[in-house]
Amino acid sequence: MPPLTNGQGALSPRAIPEAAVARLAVYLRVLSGMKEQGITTVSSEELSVAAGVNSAKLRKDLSYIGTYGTRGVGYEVEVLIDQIERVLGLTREQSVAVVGIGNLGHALANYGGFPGRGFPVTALFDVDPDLMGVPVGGIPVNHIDDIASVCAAKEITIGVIATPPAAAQVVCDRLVQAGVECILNFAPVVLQVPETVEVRKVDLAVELQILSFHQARRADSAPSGETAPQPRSNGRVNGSPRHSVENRPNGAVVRR
Amino acid sequence: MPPLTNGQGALSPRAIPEAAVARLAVYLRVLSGMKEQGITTVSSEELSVAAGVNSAKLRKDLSYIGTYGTRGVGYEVEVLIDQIERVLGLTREQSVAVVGIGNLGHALANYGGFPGRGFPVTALFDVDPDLMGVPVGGIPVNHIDDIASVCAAKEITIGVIATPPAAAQVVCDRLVQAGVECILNFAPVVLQVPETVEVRKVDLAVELQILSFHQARRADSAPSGETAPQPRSNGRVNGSPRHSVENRPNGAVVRR
DNA sequence: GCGACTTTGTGCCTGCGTTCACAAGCGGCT
DNA sequence: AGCCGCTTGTGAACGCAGGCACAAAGTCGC
Repeated sequence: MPPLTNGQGALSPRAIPEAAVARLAVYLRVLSGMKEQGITTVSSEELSVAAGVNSAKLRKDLSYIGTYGTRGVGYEVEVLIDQIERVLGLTREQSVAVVGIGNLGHALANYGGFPGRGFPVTALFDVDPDLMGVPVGGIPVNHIDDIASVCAAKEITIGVIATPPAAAQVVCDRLVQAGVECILNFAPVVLQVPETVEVRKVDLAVELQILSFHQARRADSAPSGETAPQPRSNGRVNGSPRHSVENRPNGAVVRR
Repeated sequence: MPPLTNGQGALSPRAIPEAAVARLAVYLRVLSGMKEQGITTVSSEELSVAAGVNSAKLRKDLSYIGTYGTRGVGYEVEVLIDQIERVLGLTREQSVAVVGIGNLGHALANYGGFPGRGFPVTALFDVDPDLMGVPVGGIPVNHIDDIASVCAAKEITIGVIATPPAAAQVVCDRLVQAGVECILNFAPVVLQVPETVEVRKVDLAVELQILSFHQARRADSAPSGETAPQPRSNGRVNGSPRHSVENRPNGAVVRR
């Protein structure tokens, strides 16, 4: 591979693949759990099992952020935590605003400290006048018309859209105008944003439909009893007792 | 590539890539919206713009489910809807159970009819005795110990885990024992399941951390004013009025 | 102090997913 | 009836991500 001219300029950190970033977040959580248990050192094998990935992949992911392992020993849990937090930008806290205080908005507002802290929800918005002032999860609800001033005052960097679909694009536009460049969208809508803005979406219906697809597949390939709730012999037929775990496309783990 | 021996047997439908399945769900939603607007025919270009993807990718995705387009014309909206629903297994309704009736559980229980229907939440579970019997979103809450019998009676095919992290694995095991083979996990935990079970996870913290990562990146590459809330000239400087839209890794769309 | 063992970091290969580009096919216009 | 233009469907190229396997490097025991 030639010296990696990643377009970005020259001194850009390293260009970490998106997929690796997502996994780093998972590693971070697992590591936090280990730290609480008093574990100070971990090998790539152990960590990979706990995170449900291949150990080679894990090592490659970690190599993107630097060289912090000790050969023959493993990684120091705290060092890894610090470094991943650094790369993910968790050193400076990001303030989160939630727009749309329905059921989901409530849930998000009460989420409070996330595991491993770092994302305080500090502003809530809605259009319903009845909600104004009433604090939800300790945070007062503001009217969406005040979004610009409130976001500026509270230095909001992440906006969460939890509105009905019809309102999502308008809300998104307002967030962008207020200077928010990171948006997490729960509304089942394809948002249009300027290219400076980063959007991630969480789409419940899509997730369920994907599950439905696999369910249908299963039903097709084994057309016998359908929902017949067999007592589940469940096998646990342990053929090869080597690695008790195997990777899954989605990061879940197969228990054998 | 040899004639594609996909292990699955022989008569398996086609082997649709996972990524394509996720997009099909999005197309379905967009198409439903179009149908409501009275649109009967759509070209791959139009649909791809609405769905925020490349038109070639859209056509390839659709080609996985069959050949339903008319060259020189486009696709018939209704036909496409029917076919995508068929492939995603939405013809037979899937009953959903939600476990963990906290804030998120409430939100999910009230989600009710999803856009394009198909996923009725018909059972709720929790450990808290105070919740028993009290209906949430019209559905009574059952104790988690009754999970097997209730799931069997209501023919639950999809289980949603909305519990605290510590309880997630136990709940998952119980769902699996009850015969549920599709699980949507909101708890920040890597679940272990038998290989017959399909798990998808929605991880709020990970999503936020990915956004944080990009935010950090941005701040690094442009180290001037930081959160300085510039009034945002925001341009909307529409230089080239050709395609007003461009693809984004995440399915969001860039407005120019 | 040295050797053997353990574990990291990574080069290379393989496979999947995305994109391009074009031939095939269909409708409408003349 | 024949031609023209539009749109689909897909073969082929490309690039990225995943996984294997091994050399490098460090520790522990003797």
